[in-house]
Amino acid sequence: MLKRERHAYILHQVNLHNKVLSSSLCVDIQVSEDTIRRDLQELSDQGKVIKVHGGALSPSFNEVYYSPSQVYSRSEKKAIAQKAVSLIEDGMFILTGGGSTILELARSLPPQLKATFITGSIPAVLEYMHHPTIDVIVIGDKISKSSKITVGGEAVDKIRQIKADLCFLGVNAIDIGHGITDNDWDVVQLKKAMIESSRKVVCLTIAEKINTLQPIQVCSIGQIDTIITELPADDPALQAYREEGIEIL
Amino acid sequence: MLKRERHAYILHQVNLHNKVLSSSLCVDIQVSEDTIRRDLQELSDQGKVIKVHGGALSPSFNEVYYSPSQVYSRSEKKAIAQKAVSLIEDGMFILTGGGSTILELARSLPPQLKATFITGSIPAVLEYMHHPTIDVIVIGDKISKSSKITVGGEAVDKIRQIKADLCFLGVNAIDIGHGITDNDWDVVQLKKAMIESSRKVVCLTIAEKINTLQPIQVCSIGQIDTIITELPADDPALQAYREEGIEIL
DNA sequence: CCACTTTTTGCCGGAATTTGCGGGAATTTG
DNA sequence: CAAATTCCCGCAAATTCCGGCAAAAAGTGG
Repeated sequence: MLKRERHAYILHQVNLHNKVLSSSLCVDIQVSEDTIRRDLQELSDQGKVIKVHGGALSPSFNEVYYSPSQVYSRSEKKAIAQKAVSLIEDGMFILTGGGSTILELARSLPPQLKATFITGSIPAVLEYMHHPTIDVIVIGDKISKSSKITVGGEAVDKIRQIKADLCFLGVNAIDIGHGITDNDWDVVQLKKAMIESSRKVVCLTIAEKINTLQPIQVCSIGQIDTIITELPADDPALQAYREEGIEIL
Repeated sequence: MLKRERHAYILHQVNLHNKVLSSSLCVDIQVSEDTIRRDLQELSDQGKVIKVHGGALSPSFNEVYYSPSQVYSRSEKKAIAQKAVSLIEDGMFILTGGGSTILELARSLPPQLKATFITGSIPAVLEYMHHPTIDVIVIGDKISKSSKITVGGEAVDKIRQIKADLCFLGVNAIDIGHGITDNDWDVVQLKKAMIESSRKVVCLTIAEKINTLQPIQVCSIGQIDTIITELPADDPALQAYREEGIEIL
């Protein structure tokens, strides 16, 4: 990986997460810590980041502390994203929806990963586009402004023509009896198609949404292969899902 | 392989992958590294790529700090956008490409306008999404990272199925003899399809690009209905185009 | 067809950049 | 305070860059 690429990647990470650790960067980018240190030194000299012992911070981090609730939910989603990343292997075709958890996943992709991401979510496309090596395929159709994803028959048809290795689904509500449910008709049509077009369906959700309901069903529990939450895999809240034979991460 | 061919190949690679390595290029094209280095130097001098130690990066890669105020000759583009807006009427279906001029147009749309915009450009989609009343249709396909638009056969097919009222084309080079020309093969395919699928073709270009050339032809002068520049409509620089029967705004 | 110019290309040697490594200092943490 | 981690400095190896040079290729004009 070229020096400038590393710099761009580091800057991107700093701007997204407000901090980076030298130790995690050097395993992400696969170079020695010295190289990372030199990169951070240069970026620091240019005023692009603030170097601290062990890593670097965003320059805009000065005094601005974001609200505790935001920090809290974000770290949860980050934990989920980390687990999700471990399922991805080079060369995979991966369908994803939108949603903030998916965006966090997009931001956590290791920079040397070579995979193809397929989505109709414009914010997700933006994140994927920043990645140096992954390919992005956009599902086209009419934009739903509220959810910022493409919805409609064309989009559903396109997804049906695909057979992906993985499907990451950000989930609004999940319940042992009713499966995944949601509240937007068009979005549900898309999610259904995505589930049918994937070999493996992975649900990402914060624990807060477990055992909640929405009006429209996306799929039953039986169609889910894996659930990822910020909780440890053996948490009792997930016991019922484990008993259904679903893998918990 | 001819020099021009190499340049086109290199540009294509850069547009697809956002970077090229001198070392991999010289085995791909089967020439010495020195030749590659000279090629990259020339392309860098033309601003087509950014040369770095070990290869080159896409110029858009550097635009991490993409802020509208830093767009090249923005005031001219704003003037162009104002004129272009006057062509749009309620209920129209409008095909647009990407490019900074198109983005300026998207920002200049009057808030009560009710029209349908169709594009494969992700930045353009973002702008259109902010608008309260217009509908946005996204052309799906694989993302070309540097141009940030979807390119490929699917996208071309989709466009062919459409018959739009208007097509706004951001233009890289226009010449009375060679028509509109560009330097990215995939982007040219899209533009060609857009032109064929529109009742009226409108070119947006800053005066600087008039009478310039790029390697690949998009269309001849005869296929253009209207040209919009920041110059007054009767400027002598546009006389030749007026004589071809093209409307000048 | 032949001389002549221009462009392009490959090669060479020295300079510059980048990167990893080791040793010792500095900082953090418990 | 002591252990662990991180930082800093210098060095060496590998890679890449650059300018100049000559051969090959392509274009030119008689």
